Amino acid sequence: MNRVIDIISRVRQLEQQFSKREQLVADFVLSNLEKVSALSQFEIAEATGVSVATVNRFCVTLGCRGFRDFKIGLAQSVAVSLQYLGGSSKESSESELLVTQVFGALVDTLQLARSQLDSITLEKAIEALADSQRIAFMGVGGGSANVAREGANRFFRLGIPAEAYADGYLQRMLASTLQSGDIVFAISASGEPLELLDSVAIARQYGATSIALTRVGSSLASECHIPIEIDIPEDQDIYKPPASRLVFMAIVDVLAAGAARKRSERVKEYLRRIRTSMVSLSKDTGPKPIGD
Amino acid sequence: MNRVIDIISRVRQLEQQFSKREQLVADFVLSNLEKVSALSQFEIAEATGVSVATVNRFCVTLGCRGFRDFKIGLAQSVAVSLQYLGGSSKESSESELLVTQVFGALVDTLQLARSQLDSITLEKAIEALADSQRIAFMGVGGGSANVAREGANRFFRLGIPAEAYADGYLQRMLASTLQSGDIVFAISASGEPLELLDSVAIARQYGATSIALTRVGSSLASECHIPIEIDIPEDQDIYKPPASRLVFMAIVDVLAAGAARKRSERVKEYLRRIRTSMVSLSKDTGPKPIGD
DNA sequence: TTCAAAATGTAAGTAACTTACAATATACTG
DNA sequence: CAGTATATTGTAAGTTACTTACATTTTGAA
Repeated sequence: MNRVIDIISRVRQLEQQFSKREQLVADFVLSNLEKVSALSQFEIAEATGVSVATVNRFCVTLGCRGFRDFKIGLAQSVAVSLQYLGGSSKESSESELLVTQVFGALVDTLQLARSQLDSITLEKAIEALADSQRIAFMGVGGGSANVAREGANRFFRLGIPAEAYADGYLQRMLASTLQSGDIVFAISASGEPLELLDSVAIARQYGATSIALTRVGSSLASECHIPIEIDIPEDQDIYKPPASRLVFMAIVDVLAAGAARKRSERVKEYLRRIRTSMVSLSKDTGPKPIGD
Repeated sequence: MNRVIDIISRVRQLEQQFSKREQLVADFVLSNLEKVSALSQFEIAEATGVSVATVNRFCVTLGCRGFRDFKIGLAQSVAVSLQYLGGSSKESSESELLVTQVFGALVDTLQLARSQLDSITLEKAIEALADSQRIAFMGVGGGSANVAREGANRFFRLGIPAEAYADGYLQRMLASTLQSGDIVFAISASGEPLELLDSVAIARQYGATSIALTRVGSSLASECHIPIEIDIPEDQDIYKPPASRLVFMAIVDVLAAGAARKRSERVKEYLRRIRTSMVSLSKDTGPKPIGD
């Protein structure tokens, strides 16, 4: 996707492979990521005690045409990196660091997921969902169960009957009531929960189309007609809630937006009704967001 | 937060306020966002039929010191903007555009929220949550109700009794059972639902500490001890689920991560137990993610 | 220790940005 | 409508800063 060399990665990659003086420049760059793009070659040379030509050579070593390209590339690299999202200051408070970590992990995970999503599969899923008579969302475990619930929350608004139960027994019972024209939508990060696999098999037996949002190559992916497969590495920070479940919700949102656009005239009417029905429930004195 | 002018926004903001020739430059920039940083002033001038001095003036009009600063700023702005996240190609399929819109709106909204979050308030909330005996999460309407449910899903894992009910009557009843040392955590994008305001008032009356995640200056914000206030403009695309509810969940994740770290020894044990309890439920043959 | 290759600095050459001033265009007033 | 003041614009000189060539220094191997 990116034609642009990721300058920061490249500097880190070549760490300790630079010549003596170039390594001084590299160290300076890594220690002053946000400032460097605003400095001239001369200023960097002065700060590091090398010549301006060495600064230029450092840029060429990195694969840039010269210092000008290096500055642009670095500015971009800093801008997109988590470090930039992390803000400037060494004076970050504890909560600012937390925000950085949680939000940054989410942004990274969104980008990772985006690079894995297969557009043909997404389009098949959107088509199937837009045309369905009924959708049964299923997920087990706190995170996936809530993604399923959010799925139902998004799709009922399109005028499609959409249900989600977190209880495996109820899911199995729900699956038994599905038929051709209906969809069973199974959500699981691992793709291996037995209860979920059983429920999907039951629904398929009765003619339902099955969609999965799950891990690449999992049993659930194998079992479903339309598998949306992404691999998200497990987060090593056990104290931080995993970003993957929010990414799963964002993917469900993509499907909901796609299906809404395919049924747009009908959907507009349902959205209008929903909004109308909500007006009297708030202490509302003007044009304010009233949820959705 | 950002010292850097967001060049793209600024160009758009001044659209039709530029002088005749500067407007030509603005149009060129907006039509060639990813290429401009690699062009010289002369090349831009040639492409637009203006002088190099006009190109420089255009940059000064934007608030930059000159073209050099403009180029760096634009490179950064392009890098972080939705358009960059959207990738290069005009050949994007329909589903790729959907992914871009949904994911991009989420990234934008995360950044907006981040700039509004008050770290002192966050730290107070984290402290209160980490020390609480019990947390009652409350939200009404599909989105907020699910944020509340996710809140409970994150906090029970820390060994704190955490409950969420979506039904306004049950919320009122739950609120009546709270006492000093407990927390009522109210979640509402608008901050005005009457049922929620009532339940919070009831819980406060019985000594509970109240935390709100809501809109700036809303009734709910006024009523709570610790109001986490952010304003997220309503999305004009009615067919796309609003990013705000995912951002609310990310904020709850920040609080959960902060509280987890404050209780880390106890939490580690609970997390270990939870993971152990889940092992037999999957068709599991190796070290794979098993949800969380 | 010597020699060859690599690294480095200095300074000249070049590109490109910035600024000043003259020319042109536009807007306002009588 | 004409004249005037102000704003916009282009041209070219001035300046900055990057790039390149070549001489010097450093490093590593024999």
